[in-house]
Amino acid sequence: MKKRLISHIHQRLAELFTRFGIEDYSFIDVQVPPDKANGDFSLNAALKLAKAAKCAPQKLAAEIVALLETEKDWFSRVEVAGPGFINLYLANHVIENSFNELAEQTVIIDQVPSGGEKTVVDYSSVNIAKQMHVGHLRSTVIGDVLARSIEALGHPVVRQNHLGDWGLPMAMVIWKAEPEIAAIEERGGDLTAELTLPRLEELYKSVSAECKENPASAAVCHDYLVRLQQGDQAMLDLWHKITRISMAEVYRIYRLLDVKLAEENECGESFYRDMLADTVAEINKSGKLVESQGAQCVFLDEFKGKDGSPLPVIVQKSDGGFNYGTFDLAALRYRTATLGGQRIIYVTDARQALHFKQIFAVARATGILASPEVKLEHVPFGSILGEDNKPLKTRSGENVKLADLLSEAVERAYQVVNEKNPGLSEEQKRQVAQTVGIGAVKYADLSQNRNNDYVFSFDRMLALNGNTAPYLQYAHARICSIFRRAGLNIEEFKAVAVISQDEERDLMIRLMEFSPSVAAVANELRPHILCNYLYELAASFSAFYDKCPMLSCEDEKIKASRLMISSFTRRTLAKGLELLGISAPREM
RNA sequence: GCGCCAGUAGCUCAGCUGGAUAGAGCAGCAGCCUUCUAAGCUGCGGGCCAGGGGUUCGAGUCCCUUCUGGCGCGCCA
Repeated sequence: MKKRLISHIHQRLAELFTRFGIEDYSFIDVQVPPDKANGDFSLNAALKLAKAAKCAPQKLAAEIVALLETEKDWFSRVEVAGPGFINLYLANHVIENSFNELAEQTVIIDQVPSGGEKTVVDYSSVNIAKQMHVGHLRSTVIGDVLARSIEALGHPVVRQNHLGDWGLPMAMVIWKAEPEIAAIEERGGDLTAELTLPRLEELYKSVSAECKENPASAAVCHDYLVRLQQGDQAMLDLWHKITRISMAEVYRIYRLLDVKLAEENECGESFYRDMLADTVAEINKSGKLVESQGAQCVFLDEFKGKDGSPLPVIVQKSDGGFNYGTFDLAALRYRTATLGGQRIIYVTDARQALHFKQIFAVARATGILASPEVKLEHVPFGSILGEDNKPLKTRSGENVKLADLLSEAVERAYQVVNEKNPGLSEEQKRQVAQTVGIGAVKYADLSQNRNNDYVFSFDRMLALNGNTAPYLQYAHARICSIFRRAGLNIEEFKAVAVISQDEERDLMIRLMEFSPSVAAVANELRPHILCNYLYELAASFSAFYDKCPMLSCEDEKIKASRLMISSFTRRTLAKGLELLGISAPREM
């Protein structure tokens, strides 16, 4: 609606613009005034044009008002306000028509033209033989929402889970896991059940400590690493088994979190192992490869080190091995050349900002991208802190396991459900606790501007009022409840929406802003824009719910209209929550 | 030393390409359930937008600078 409004205004004012010699007037926009008393939209064209027109803003505004106020198809009122704002009051039938048109659509998100752009989203990036901890939460959850949102707009999306599944840590685990695997297999045991991820992590930690103490152990590990890298079949078999054991547990967490990552998205360091030398050779062709202290490096002017000396990006270590930067460069080649990515998005914590800046710059400077047009975007986010404002740890100083965090959230949610809605069956309570607990954790993360660190607090995220998941879920459940009570099928309900009260009008306008807010998430790569939108939508609905009774409404037309508005609110909330990867309960 | 990010109500945070008296939630106070889930709604109080300069019709938003906090800066990822 807003889009059409703007284009209509542009058309209507075209003559005026031409008179002042303005050809590109895309900067003439409408905004929503802070106070509703100042109209549905306002136009600041007069203020912006005043200089070019050599004319007082208020005088110009009066002229624009004269041009627009005859447009009864659109406005009920148009007036000059303040220093030269033009306040636009939409005619109710405009809102009704636009709304009814939208409500008939099967897809309520505007699709991008011509199939969109191929987008690669790199997120979660877990390590093999390590349990997921809080540090993985943000990348996993934010990346998932970005992928879903971009996809929902019609762009083809490829998800990539850049596993840390290669290199010395893997060699260490293989060494110690080898006898355990052999023993289990010998007696015909179930490998995944008996050799758990926590056990693998334990092994890794012990070897890691041992290698620091004992050079002989370190030498053994190095030997394993060499064999692994040379493609020794026995090593690869062990490597594969360990990876599957490890990922089985990761997928359990992904399912809990409702994150859309599967085995087909696994594309870790091991995947690029045979492309590394080739990548370095490709870089060499650009003439930018320089040897420094035995390592192969690329130096770029814009990067300076501590003492102001040039800072290299090391693409091959002095011992001939490759490090993470080379994997990322190889991945960029693959993602642009083979996957055909036109937009590559990396969701990792803010501490890696410099690293990606360097990788992107090296990729562009050495021409290893399939096309210079490719967009490369790092999506940084802050840390999760504990109540003491330091990175969240357990009392013993360990990383908090994601599995523990989630089960505590579900447990606490259960307590709340039990208290608030004791009438539900045990099965339902568990179901709701799951939905609310997990939703709360995800939403607490997503609803925040990702740039900032945030303090993790169960109490706040489960507070159930304010900008939280349960508040949105509650609005959804209430709508479903009305239809249940009325014996109506909420999915199939159809009626014409009309405006009889302000709350209906506000809610209808709000509903039409859903699609633009999804587009904003995809453009700015900021999930909290959608969260804020949904929160305001739920708040608008709650006000509507309070003031506009449905089942007891005597006017059949208004009753049907309200049910229609509610039904569409439910659809929008459910779709929005789906994009956030949070489920919308029909009862809670 | 250089760089990145942040500093908005007592607390946790919004504030779109600069736009009208800076918005929510929590906490505090006061109302609203014989009627659709009160996990809700309505109202009140609460602010030198870290400080200082500048740009202009207009700055929380842009530029410069100072202060405070977090993070990063050659073979870990």
